[in-house]
Amino acid sequence: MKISTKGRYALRMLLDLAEHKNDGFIALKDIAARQGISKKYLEQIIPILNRSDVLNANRGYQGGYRLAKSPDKYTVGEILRLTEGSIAPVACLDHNPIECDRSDDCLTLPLWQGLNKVINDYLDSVTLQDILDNKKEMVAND
Amino acid sequence: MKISTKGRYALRMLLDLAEHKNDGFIALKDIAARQGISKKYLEQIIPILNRSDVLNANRGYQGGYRLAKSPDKYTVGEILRLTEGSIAPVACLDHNPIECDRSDDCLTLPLWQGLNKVINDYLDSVTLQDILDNKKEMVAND
DNA sequence: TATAATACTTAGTAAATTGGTGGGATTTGA
DNA sequence: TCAAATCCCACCAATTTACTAAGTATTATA
Repeated sequence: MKISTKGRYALRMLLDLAEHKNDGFIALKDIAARQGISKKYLEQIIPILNRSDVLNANRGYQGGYRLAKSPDKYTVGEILRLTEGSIAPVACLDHNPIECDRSDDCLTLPLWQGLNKVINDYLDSVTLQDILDNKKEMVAND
Repeated sequence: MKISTKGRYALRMLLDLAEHKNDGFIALKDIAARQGISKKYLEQIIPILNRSDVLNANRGYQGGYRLAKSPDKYTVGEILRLTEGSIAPVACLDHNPIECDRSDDCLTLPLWQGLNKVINDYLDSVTLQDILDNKKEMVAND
């Protein structure tokens, strides 16, 4: 049940861009250096976000990336759904679900649907700005 | 972010035992046949549960397994934590956390702690009996 | 007491996934 | 034109996943 580096790095990359949102286009080299992540690997993650209008890119000299919207307009849920492919805890709840001949009388399906819902509800309730603000509400009280 | 077959099969195995809790010791062969799971693979999952007094075993002729407690005494959370090793969404929240030299100023740590909490809270709120009863409350209302 | 059914143990393994690296082509401001 | 940057495609090693194989140990029953 782990979030992969793809999702985690994407999040850190966008948070880095959010922290430097007034500095124009930010080169991947700088993000990689600040975050201690391989630039080559980030190059692989970027296109996923770029295709979905999450960020703007400028090629060539002095090029780089910047957020397409303000940080409070991104939820963690949408970022992770893009980069992880699916965050559903079982394959039968993926966007393109795998066939399951047992689904008709699957005792555990409601359990997974419930789990899927609490996960997505939580991740959709947190924005990039919330993380930057270190919002206390992010961790529910005991 | 997937629950592995280990956890899912363990759950189905225990649910099968719960449904036949008045039939004495149940042979793995029968569970495997009913659930359509390789008996050989289940043999690998069983010891994890056996070690933790989740179920009782009888060896030899007419042997098999039965639940150690009544189905309402098992939460899905404890079963998955046993079989999955850890259900934490990031390695730094595992029971034996990996070292992370960035934890001091990790912006995303509160996010993962919050996610970890909603996942565990939900899974600890559902018992085997709830699943057998097909409790509607398992899936939160919109 | 022999037998057959069962749990238990250890090892191996093919396929998929993860987490990258390498080499270059393309674009663009200076 | 040059250098800095994005973009693109292929490759790869290690790990994990989901099993399978082959046997040993135990025990009720005939």
